[in-house]
Amino acid sequence: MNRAAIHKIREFNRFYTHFLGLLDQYILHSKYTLPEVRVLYELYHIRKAKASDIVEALEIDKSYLSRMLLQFERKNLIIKKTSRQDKRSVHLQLSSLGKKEFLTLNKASDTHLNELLSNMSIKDLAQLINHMKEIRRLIEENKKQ
Amino acid sequence: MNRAAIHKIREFNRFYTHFLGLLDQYILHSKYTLPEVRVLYELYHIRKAKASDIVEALEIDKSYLSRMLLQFERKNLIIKKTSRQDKRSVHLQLSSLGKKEFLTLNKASDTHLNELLSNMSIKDLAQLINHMKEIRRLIEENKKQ
DNA sequence: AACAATAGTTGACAAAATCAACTAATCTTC
DNA sequence: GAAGATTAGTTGATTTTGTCAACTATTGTT
Repeated sequence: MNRAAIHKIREFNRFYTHFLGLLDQYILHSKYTLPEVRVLYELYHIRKAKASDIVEALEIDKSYLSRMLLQFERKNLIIKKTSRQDKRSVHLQLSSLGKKEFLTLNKASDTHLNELLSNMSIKDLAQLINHMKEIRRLIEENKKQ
Repeated sequence: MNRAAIHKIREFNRFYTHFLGLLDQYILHSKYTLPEVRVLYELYHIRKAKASDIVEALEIDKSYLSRMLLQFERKNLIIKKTSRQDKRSVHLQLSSLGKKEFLTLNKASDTHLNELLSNMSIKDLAQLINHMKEIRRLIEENKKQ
């Protein structure tokens, strides 16, 4: 074990956790909680998601999700349909209102991130993104083995 | 606003949030919660911390912290002393048991991270750390302005 | 001295998350 | 194709986590 390396990585993790925390703050001022936003994100991106897909993707409790979806339904954000193939499972879809809400949140998130990085030059921004890409590559390549 | 760049950064953020989540899982199997571990971390590193220092550093509610510290006191993890200079404020210090507990947790965290990266070559590890350093630099430099 | 501000505690409560038991449907195996 | 096991999602009960406001004691301000 490379102690010094591990230490530096954990230091970065603390730094980045804090940065992510700053980013999430915009959600505190929104109508939704962080888990709710994550679920909306999944619903928007995984079209025709089943509840179990969300549970798996976000690693949240199925009862927790079930209640969250009930709220969403009451607010007309989603449409629930029992699957024809398997009547136990439920197909979930954002309603047009749901999509609108998600896009609004998404936009706010973009804007907020943009503000945090507003002073960064094009060049620095390109570098930042490249470092991120490399980090992801290094971690993912390693995981596969 | 550079849409494509923002999008890539947020994509990385999701990826890294998940990675951090994996790292935090070891805590779920420990005797402490994530906020508790964070407080222990601060107490270990900010010697002679006041409660208000922790509140500020971690941006948690003072009542929440107050109760957490009460738990720690009951478990003999910390020593609380009212300050001489200001009898309203409290000096906090990890007891030897508290230090021991923190170091155990810290070790477990190191080990867990090490496992996640176990297959990574020395070279890749060095690269990873360099990318992290650069990300931090780019973000911090930008913030100052 | 009178009033405002601050550090931390306490009570009451709300939000977030978990656990176990349950229903209905489907899959497995004989 | 019936019996038993498994799975998807719901519901009830509860715990954990976090917040808000009111309060005490002390210190700072004028």
